[in-house]
Amino acid sequence: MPSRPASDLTSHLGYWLRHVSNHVSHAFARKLESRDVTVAEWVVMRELYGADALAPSRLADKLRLTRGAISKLAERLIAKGLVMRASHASDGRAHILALTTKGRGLIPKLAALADQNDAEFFDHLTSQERSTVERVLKEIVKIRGLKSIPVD
Amino acid sequence: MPSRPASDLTSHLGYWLRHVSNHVSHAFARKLESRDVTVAEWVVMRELYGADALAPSRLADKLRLTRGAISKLAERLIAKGLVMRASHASDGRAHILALTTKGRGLIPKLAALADQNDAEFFDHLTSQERSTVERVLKEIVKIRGLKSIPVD
DNA sequence: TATTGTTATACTCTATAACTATA
DNA sequence: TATAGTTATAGAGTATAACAATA
Repeated sequence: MPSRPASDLTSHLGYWLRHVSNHVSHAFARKLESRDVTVAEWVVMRELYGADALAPSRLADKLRLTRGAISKLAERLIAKGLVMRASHASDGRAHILALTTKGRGLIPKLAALADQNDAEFFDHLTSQERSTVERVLKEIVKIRGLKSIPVD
Repeated sequence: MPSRPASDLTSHLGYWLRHVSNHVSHAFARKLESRDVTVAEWVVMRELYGADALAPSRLADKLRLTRGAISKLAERLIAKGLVMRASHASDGRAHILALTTKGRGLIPKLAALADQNDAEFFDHLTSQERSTVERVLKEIVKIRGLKSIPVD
C-alpha cells in the first residue's frame, strides 16, 4: 500500500481504468443500439428486473442519480413501451415503476449482449486475473461506500 | 479463460469496471472544478504537455475523438487562456495547438489532483493487486488495439 | 412544512454533416 | 477532388431549481 506519487502523467490507475471502461461501455452501447436501448436505460431496466417494481426515488438512490434524471429516463422507457408507471396504493404522492411484459421479455436479449460484450473484453483473462480484478473493484466499492450499481 | 455465461445480471466485469470508473472520474471532476477545468479539458492539456504542440487532427487521432469535438474543446481551452492556436508554417490549412505559459504552469497542479484522486481510490491495494490490475488493463488496451489515451 | 414526483433549464461530451479554405 | 479545420445541429446524460400534489 505505497503512497506513490504518480509523477509520470501516464502512470495513474484511474487513467487506465477510464480508458478501458470507456471502450467497454462504447462497445456495449453499440450492441444495445440494435435493440434501441441506451446504456442508461439498460441500467434502469436491469434494476427493475431485479426488484419487480420500484419507486422512482428508490431507483434514484440505488443508481445514485437525481429524481429528475430518473423521471426523464423513465419517460423514455415508457415511450418505448418497456416500462409502466402507476400510482402508489396508499400514498397519493408516490409512484411505482415496473417493467412491462415487453420490457421483461427484452431483458434476456439485452443480458446476452452484455455477456457477449464481457466475453469480448475479458475472456482472455486467466481465472486468477479475473478474480483479482473483480475482488479489487468490489472492495473499492465497499470501502468507498459507493452504495450501488451503475450499469453493466 | 473460461467462456462464462454471466447469467446473473450483476456478474459482469464490465459492470463493476464502469461502476468504479464512474466514481473515480466523478471524484476527479470535482477536484478539477477547483481549477475550473473539466476532465475532457485535462485530457487534452495532458496530451499537449507530452507533445509540446499538436495539430488538431493529430489530437483527434490520439484521443479517439472527432475533429469537431477537438475544435470545441480547444475553443474552450483557448477562451480560458490555457491553450493557443496558430497556423502551420507551410500548410495553409493546418493549425497547431499548444499550451500557453499559463496552461503549462497549471499542469503540475492538475497532476497533483490526479495523484490525490488516485491515492484516494487505490492506495489501499497491495502492490501485487495494483500491478495485476494495471497489467490486465494495459493488456486489454493492447489486445483490442485501443490506440491511445483517454483521460487520467 | 416536508416529501414525492415532474418539468424547465442548462451544460458537458460527443457525433454527424455542412461548409470554408487551402492543396 | 482531397484534406484540415470549424461551425451548426442534435441527442445522451446529468444536475439544479422551480413547481404541484399530497402528507
